[in-house]
Amino acid sequence: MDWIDRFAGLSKLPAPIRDLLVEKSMIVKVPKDTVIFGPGKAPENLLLLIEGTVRVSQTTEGGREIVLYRVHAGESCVLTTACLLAYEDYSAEGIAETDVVAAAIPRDVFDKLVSDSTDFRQFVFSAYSRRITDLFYVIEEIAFRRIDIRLAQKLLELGRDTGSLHTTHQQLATELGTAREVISRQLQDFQRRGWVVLSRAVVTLTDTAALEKLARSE
Amino acid sequence: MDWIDRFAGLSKLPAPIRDLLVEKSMIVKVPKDTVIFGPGKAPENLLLLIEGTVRVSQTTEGGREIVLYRVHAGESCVLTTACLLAYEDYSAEGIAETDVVAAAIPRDVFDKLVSDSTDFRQFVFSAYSRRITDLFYVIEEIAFRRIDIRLAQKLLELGRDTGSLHTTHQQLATELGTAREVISRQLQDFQRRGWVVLSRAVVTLTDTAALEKLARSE
DNA sequence: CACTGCTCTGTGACAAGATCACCGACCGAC
DNA sequence: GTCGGTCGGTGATCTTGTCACAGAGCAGTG
Repeated sequence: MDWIDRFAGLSKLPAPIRDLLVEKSMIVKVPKDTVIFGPGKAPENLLLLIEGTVRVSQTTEGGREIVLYRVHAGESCVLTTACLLAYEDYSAEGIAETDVVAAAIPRDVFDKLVSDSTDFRQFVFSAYSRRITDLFYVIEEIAFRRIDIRLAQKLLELGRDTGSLHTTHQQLATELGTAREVISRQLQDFQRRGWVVLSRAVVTLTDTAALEKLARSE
Repeated sequence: MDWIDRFAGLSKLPAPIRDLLVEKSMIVKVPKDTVIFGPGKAPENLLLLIEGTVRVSQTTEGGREIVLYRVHAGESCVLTTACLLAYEDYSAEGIAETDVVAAAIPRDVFDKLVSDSTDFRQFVFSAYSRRITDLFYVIEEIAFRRIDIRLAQKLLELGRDTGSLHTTHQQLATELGTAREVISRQLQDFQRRGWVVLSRAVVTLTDTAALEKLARSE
């Protein structure tokens, strides 16, 4: 099976376009924690993630950080290419959250594909759309949602499959753009209620139903 | 002079492309306060703003609102087309903040231009880039910046030329995604310091230097 | 003019969240 | 074991958000 079949929007491309894409792209493997792009490190290629996830976050001068969105397998890093194309000074950075396998499409091939294929354009624009709605969501949550609800959502998002997360309180604070102490206190509160069990750098979810109820509330 | 010359990224287009663009687009006039796009109101065209400004904001189910960015003369509403192309259910809306004159480019012409012209692609992607960095900025400000600093910035942004703004406290709160009471108290504080003078629905800036100092601080 | 209804602003009490300072618990390396 | 570093806990304090309500200004109406 071709890697391209993992991308819903790409598998239906006409054969010549599809072949060009497969032929001109390189499969790259990136170890966990690699900085894929960031200030002063513009990506040369458009990445299509075949395996793994990339976490995109922003850091202020003051050293505070917030997670903007994640790129999962089957999605692409479109924002980065276009952004860096125009503004070099943008401060978001992308980090491989796991080991990552990706198809790297050189900029000129990307440009040719956008020019030649309606379907590829559709793919690119809908990828944009996805990211932008993610950003809208982040803005809405930060501005208006209570922190306990946001934390419950995040715990479920990050730990639903395994039932536990290997994360420090600081990392959770960064996810939500808040302070470590706030997260610590909220987690203690959740623990008192029997929804989670805490130990060093581990949060185990013990009552996902209750967390979900909170996450959905309001 | 052609309207197209107002757009830095478009005036250098090759003649045939340029002619296509001018010929196929329609000049539309939109009165102040018109909802240009929003939930359930997808735009059929890409708008290039020739005169006026469009305010793009987001409203939650709870009725709370925050301003995301503004599109000024010489810029385009790219996000809307692409977003709505993929996700119908997105909640941002665009309102004409003044009377607006714009060139409307039908979707199929837009698509053809993107296909045919490298320069037009460049224009589109850099317009995206601009909006996305705006969103990044909003996220950073909401998450980490003190409200007095943000208010000072906003007062200067909206009132620098005339030295006063015709705005209610509620509108300023919406600009910053906060509550009216917070703005009222901050403005009173600014007034006590002699930086502004308040009257019903009017804020007059009387010490922009001091406001700028605060806005730049940190 | 007086009356009415509306929008806009002011205020106090309180809750939630952020910040600061500091400490102790835990962990791995040596 | 001890040492240095990370991780988490805690109280005090400040900022911001929320709630409830009151009063001030303004327009329209008779």
